[in-house]
Amino acid sequence: MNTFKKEERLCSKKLIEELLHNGSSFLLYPLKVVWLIKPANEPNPYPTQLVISVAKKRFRRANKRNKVKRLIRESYRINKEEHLYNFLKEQQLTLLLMFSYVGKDIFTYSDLEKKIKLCLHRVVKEIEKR
RNA sequence: AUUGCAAACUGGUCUGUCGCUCUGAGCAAUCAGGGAGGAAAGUCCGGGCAACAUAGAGCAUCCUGCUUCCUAACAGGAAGGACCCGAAUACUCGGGGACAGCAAGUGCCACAGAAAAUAAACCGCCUAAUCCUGAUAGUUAUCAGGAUUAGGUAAGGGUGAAAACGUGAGGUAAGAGCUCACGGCUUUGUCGCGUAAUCGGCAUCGCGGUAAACCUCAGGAGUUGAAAAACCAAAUAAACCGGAGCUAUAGGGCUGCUCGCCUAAUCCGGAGGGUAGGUUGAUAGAGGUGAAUGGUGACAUUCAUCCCAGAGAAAUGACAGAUAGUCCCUAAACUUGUUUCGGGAGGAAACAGAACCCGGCUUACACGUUUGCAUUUUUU
RNA sequence: CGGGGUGUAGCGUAGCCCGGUAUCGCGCCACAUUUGGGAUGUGGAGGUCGUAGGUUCGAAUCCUGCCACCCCGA
Repeated sequence: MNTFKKEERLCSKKLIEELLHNGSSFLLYPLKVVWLIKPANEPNPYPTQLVISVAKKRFRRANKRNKVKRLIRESYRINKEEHLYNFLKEQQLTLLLMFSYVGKDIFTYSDLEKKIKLCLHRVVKEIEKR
């Protein structure tokens, strides 16, 4: 189930605005994470919608921005089921999530995967606190 | 052979696992097939396409600027000409690029310098008048020098990026393209070669530079861009406030102005309400590849063959392995620096990611290959 | 995607149209003033005019190509 299809991406402008205005956030270099919980009305195979953002100011060339986005997407795709989805399905929640890359250098895949795992763990912890 | 610089070419192939996107098949699960570039980049030109009236006239504005050709078109390309630079110094070879017109008019040319452009007189040179000094004769004459005034002069002088075209002769009080001869650049006419630019001959006219100064001449450009535009669906407020207009001389019709044309009772602004979904445009084309023919060439024509991304907050990725080119080691062969056998290293790397589509230009670029130039070393 | 603009001393600016000498303020340095500092006064230093070419005798200025930054339309 290591997929990343259209239903898992957050495209609606309204939801993105809601996430940015009301969401909680933390910084875990080189990523800034913004998240917002919403109650699940009906059972959904994809309980999370994700935005990946890389600023043009950090990476002027489009191919570098694409490279970073692909690395984030790949590591999220591999790890989300184990570290995030199981927890959310137990709690009957849906989550809006945003990864914003604020680093100045491009990480290698193995390094970035570790960071993504840490981010997912921390999101779970923060939700448990509430 | 080594190293460096410049230009051109090239910008790997294959397999597995997990994924993304499009197309087709299927009720579905799923299966099959396609999936970035030479610059996709910068957005500097040109065109297609679309709307605005069928895009029409004049002015303004902007662009281009040797000739002929290629092209859908171009500020692009090809061939040629003249000019400049370098090498050679007889022939020639290589490189360069905004190369119409200062002889239409206007402007500008700092500092220095006499003067920077209808010429002008600082020194100098020459003429005349007056005065002074000296010499000779001797009491007003001659000669020499100096001063002042009036005029002539661009030969000589220093300055400067540039000094009124250069050299020689005549001419003159002294001089001057003032005149003549030769020469340089240039205008116009004419003759000859060439499609033409241009080149050569003859006659004629002129002589500082600057048009990437204003400008003149010739040619060209209507404006706005796919967020253009067409259609479907959903929704709302034909209401409210302020201004213009009252059947045309207003306003509006995506244009800087005028004319002309069309429209027709509405138009502009403010505050506010609603919706922000889909389809087409949009991927078979000035298409690619190969061959033949024509042409010096850019290119064109014909035939054959192929279908090769089409997303929409935006796909082509991650991991692992093999392999070509490349390098190293060992052995053998001979043509003595190449080939072959075996083993090893390294191996998706640089610049960079389609957003309506094409043709160019510009810029970026690892490894490797080719060519040219330079450097160092070795052998002959 | 389309359109427009700006790069000048450590900082903020003038000069560019119409070519010749780069200006002003703050800051910096030295001196004077003060017991000392501040303020004030006098003097001084500091510039590849973003970068690479071209036109010109001569370029911050004119022309062309790049680089960086900013703004606007939606």
